[in-house]
Amino acid sequence: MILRERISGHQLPPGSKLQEVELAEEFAVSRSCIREVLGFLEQRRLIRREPNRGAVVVRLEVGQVFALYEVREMLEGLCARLAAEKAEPASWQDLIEIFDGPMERYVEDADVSAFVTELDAFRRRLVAAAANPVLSDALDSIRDQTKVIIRRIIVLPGRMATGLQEHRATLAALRAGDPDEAERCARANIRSAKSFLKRFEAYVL
Amino acid sequence: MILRERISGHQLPPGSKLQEVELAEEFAVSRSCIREVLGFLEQRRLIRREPNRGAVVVRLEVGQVFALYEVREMLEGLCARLAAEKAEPASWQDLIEIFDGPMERYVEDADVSAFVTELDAFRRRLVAAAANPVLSDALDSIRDQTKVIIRRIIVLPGRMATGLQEHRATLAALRAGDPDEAERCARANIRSAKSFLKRFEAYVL
DNA sequence: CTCTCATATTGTGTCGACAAAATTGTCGAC
DNA sequence: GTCGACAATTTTGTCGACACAATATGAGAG
Repeated sequence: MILRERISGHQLPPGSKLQEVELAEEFAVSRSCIREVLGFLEQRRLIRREPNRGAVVVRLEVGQVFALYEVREMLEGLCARLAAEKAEPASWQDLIEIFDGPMERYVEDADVSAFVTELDAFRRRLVAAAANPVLSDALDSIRDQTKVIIRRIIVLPGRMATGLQEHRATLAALRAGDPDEAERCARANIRSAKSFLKRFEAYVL
Repeated sequence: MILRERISGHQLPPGSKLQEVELAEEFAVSRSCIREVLGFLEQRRLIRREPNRGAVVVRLEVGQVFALYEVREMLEGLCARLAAEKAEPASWQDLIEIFDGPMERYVEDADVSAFVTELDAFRRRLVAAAANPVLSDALDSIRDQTKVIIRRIIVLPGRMATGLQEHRATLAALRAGDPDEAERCARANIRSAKSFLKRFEAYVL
């Protein structure tokens, strides 16, 4: 849906009031449909609705962000582990080549958008290889909520280079078919992102 | 909500068709409200809705159950770890006494309902102590989906006694303020439940 | 000029009705 | 007797309208 993108991409800033009639006109549908999607977004914790007072885009509190990252570390770790267990080691070769070649240049050129595009492709492959719909859903939900944070972290000084190294380590473990190491690397990556976040907390949140 | 209980408690068997007008009459509300709650239940994966074809209670496939347990193992482990990190070790004393005394008798008497009542209290305390709303939500969602499975596992021969020992080990780790051990025990407990499930798969699923 | 209370306005919650789609039942042909 | 097509019924999807709650506005008193 369009709204989901708009919110998780922060085209709508936190605290924005989402009025039903307004949205209904914009998308040329009835309020019923709008209310349905608002319910969906509320479940996903992208908006908050108070009875008789309407819906607002959630403002991420510091505590909430770290709570998300605590869970995310676990889930990404499990995802890497399952991917290592279930996928053919050779199937990661193409990604390894991308992360050894082009990605290196994206970091040098500070080409953030190309970097995150490839990164997303890698994540999608991981999730697909893990072949666990429950995990997939949970990660999706968390990713929606942290999308903005992720975008802010990746532009922090040195983060792209660090992240690239960590993803390379994960890929190496996957290539070697080593689930333990894959999990460890994936978790280390999230922990590292968390530490960047903590260090630059004042600038990001 | 009532419907949530009815579905996760399997008063409505899997495959049941949920018709909107029918439910609307039963609860004396409009179809709009029913549709809203159906949307909620769909998000929670308790029902499945196909366009223009209505809603049915989901039938848990074997693969889905193990997918749930893979994620649940992680989350329960994280929950125990956080609880050990954040809560006062002494605060677990009352639970230890319950699990040493009354629970022992419930197992001997095969008093399942009393057993699960105390177990739920323990789980609630764990989640509260972990103080992570994201984790709390994720566990809630998974627990809703696996409620029936849990009820079927716990009556398997020897499961109550085994589970009790495992929970005692977790409590001991919490009492000792040892996050690593708490996580290990909590995960071992879920893995053990999973192995029971695997062994008696034909009788449970 | 400021504070308070009554009123007006705005926006959400709920409802019933209409339209579209799918399922079921019936009739006819082979 | 069975298969297929058409019609009728049932059920969901969408819409506009009404009712209620919350907030904003304005008038009057201190």
